[in-house]
Amino acid sequence: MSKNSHYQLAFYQVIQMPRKISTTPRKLPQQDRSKITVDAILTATARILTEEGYDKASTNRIAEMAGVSIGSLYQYFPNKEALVAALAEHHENEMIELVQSKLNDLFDAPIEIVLPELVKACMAAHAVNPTLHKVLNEQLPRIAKLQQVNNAEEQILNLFRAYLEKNRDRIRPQNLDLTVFILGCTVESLCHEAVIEHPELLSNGELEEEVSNLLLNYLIGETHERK
Amino acid sequence: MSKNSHYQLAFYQVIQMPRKISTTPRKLPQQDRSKITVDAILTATARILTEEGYDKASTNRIAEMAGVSIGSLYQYFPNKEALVAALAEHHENEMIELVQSKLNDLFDAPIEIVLPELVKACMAAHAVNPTLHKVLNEQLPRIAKLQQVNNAEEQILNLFRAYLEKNRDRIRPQNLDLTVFILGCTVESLCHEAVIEHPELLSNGELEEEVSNLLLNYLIGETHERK
DNA sequence: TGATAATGTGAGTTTTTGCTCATATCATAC
DNA sequence: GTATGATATGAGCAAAAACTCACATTATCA
Repeated sequence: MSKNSHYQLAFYQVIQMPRKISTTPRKLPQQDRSKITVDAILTATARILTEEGYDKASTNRIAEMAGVSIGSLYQYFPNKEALVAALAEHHENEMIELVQSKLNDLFDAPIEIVLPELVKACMAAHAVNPTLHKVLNEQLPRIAKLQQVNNAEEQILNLFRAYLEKNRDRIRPQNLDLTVFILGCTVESLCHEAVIEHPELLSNGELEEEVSNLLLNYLIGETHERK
Repeated sequence: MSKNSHYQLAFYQVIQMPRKISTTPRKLPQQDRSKITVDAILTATARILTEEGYDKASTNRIAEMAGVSIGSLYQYFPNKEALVAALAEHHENEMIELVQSKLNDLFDAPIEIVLPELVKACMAAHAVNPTLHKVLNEQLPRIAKLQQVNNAEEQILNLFRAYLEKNRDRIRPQNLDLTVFILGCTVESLCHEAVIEHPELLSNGELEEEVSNLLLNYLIGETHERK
């Protein structure tokens, strides 16, 4: 997509549908100085979000901290949501990549190796910028209406599902949709909560090991029937 | 316990809290009509939050839907946060009670019975008002500055910890702090995500059973050491 | 019945904040 | 050099939303 079409699209949407918010970038930075401007805006957004919280993150405040005028901000981001969404996508990608590459590398390894490594990678991903991740997690649900931020996360789950499929005869649960949901949700929440609320549990490797045990025992353990 | 008494309790705690600026003390509802007013305000708040989202939940809008004037709202709630906090506390209590009573009833039962029942209770708790729970979950972190909303949840975790302590010789993991964290976080997130994002998984009892398997296999399963 | 307290009202004040636009400065191509 | 597009500026607009307050209505009770 050319720069022009981006610009025209944004312009069209602003004129035609003033009620519906668009997260399409208004203009793409071309010269070096504008790239610096955009970068400064995103960095300032992250700083304010993590250090002062979402409520203090007004666009005027962000522009001030970035050292640019409020007008410049709106030249590259059509609205506040687009700004936050851009930051979120960048951060999400940073996290996802850590997990995805690990899973790709170990696709042919046995479960006993893959799961512990996956847990470790997930912890590392959540440790990239825990505070930012927390703020974004709290605020994104309201923003991500037209957004496909979680697209990448879905990709990981699909990859994980493929891995389970390949090892289907070595695991107990056979409803893979359910299994992927349970394991994915469990790992995600444990990493998230551990990093945010219980950093003291991260000092030694005990947490990672126990989470691995949790997942492994589930996959290769026995059933506990209820009557 | 009636709705009214619930609300009064929540309200009492809100106005008892230390406030920064000297504001005119809000009145406690005394006559029946004012109790009806307070109830209507809280009900309207819940409705707007669930049906239209947090952004639409302005105090004027809430008062309008409650059929009372905006002035009445501010006679019983010093500010918007107090209103949302009162509603959240009420909802939280409703959920907590389901789990807590179950855990109390089954305190002397064996693990194989307790865990599945606990999972079921937790699912039921999350099903009370999933949409409201989701909205509150998204917005509360920004509100709960001076709040101790999660106090009740901590109570449950303590109770669960006591239960594990009692059954210490029957479970594998011996670091109970870690175990309580892992199991609590896992159950909470699975119930939450299942009810909110994957209601299709709730049709049959398979999810509950698999979650129970996850927890049981962890508690009484073997260790998977890594070298 | 009348006095007093409790409750209800809503127009209006205040503050915040997202965002625009007319204008100015800088970079680049010819 | 100058023309043209890219970039930067920030005062100020418009809308929304929290909250007040002077006054009206209703309940309680001697």
